[in-house]
Amino acid sequence: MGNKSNNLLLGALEMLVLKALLTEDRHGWGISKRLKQISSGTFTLNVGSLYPALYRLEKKGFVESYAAVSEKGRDARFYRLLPKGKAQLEDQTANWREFSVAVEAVLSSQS
Amino acid sequence: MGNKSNNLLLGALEMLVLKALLTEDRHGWGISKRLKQISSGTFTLNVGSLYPALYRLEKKGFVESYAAVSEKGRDARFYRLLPKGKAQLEDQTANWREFSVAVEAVLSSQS
DNA sequence: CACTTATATTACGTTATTCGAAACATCTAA
DNA sequence: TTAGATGTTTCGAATAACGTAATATAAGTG
Repeated sequence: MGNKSNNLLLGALEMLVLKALLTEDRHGWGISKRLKQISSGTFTLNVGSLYPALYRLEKKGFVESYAAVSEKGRDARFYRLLPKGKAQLEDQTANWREFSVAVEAVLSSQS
Repeated sequence: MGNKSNNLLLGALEMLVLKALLTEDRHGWGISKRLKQISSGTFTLNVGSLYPALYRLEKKGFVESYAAVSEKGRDARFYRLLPKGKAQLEDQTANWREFSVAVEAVLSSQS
């Protein structure tokens, strides 16, 4: 990742990437732009984190990739979310929410 | 960590530990119980994660430890939050919140 | 024309955290 | 006496994320 103070993203990166692919196929660069935009700049993905995450997701059967030409006319590798990846996204999302509720409960606890 | 589906905790553990020490000194075991309780069971800390985290925090000057007898009459190592650790807790809390807001923005985005 | 910026990907080694597990010790309760 | 609760230490393995560098081409600017 790479928001100023670093590694809270751990484990959430793959979930965010999957989410970025939910509505349409995107290439790595496009995923990066998309997440940056939706998070209002909080997420500025490091290429050294993003692409390896994509390879892992493909290896696990959550996404598949294909070569195509980008909107800007460049060669790019697009990723498509597969059913297994969609299920994974749902799992991770539910899990993330449970987790963040628990963290917030701790952070806001008195005494 | 060790909630059923694992490692979203990454990076947040130290923050949670610091928070557990905000109101009173505790020993490792007590921190574990405390976090489990407040999170309604979501956080069941792995000792192999917790104690190393404590050592790191002490090394960084965020906490200091001392030997004392626990409520149950056992020898234990208590940890006290230091001013530097309190400042760190505040930083990490603000950061966590920014981060989780951004994650939620991505997860709930349409289109 | 030369240069920079934007687009896009690959690859590498390092660092750090977390996990799981095992081992040790003592006290209390069944 | 056996198990369970309390409490700590330490190890190796796995893995994710980081920073960085290299590569390539297109478009725009001076």
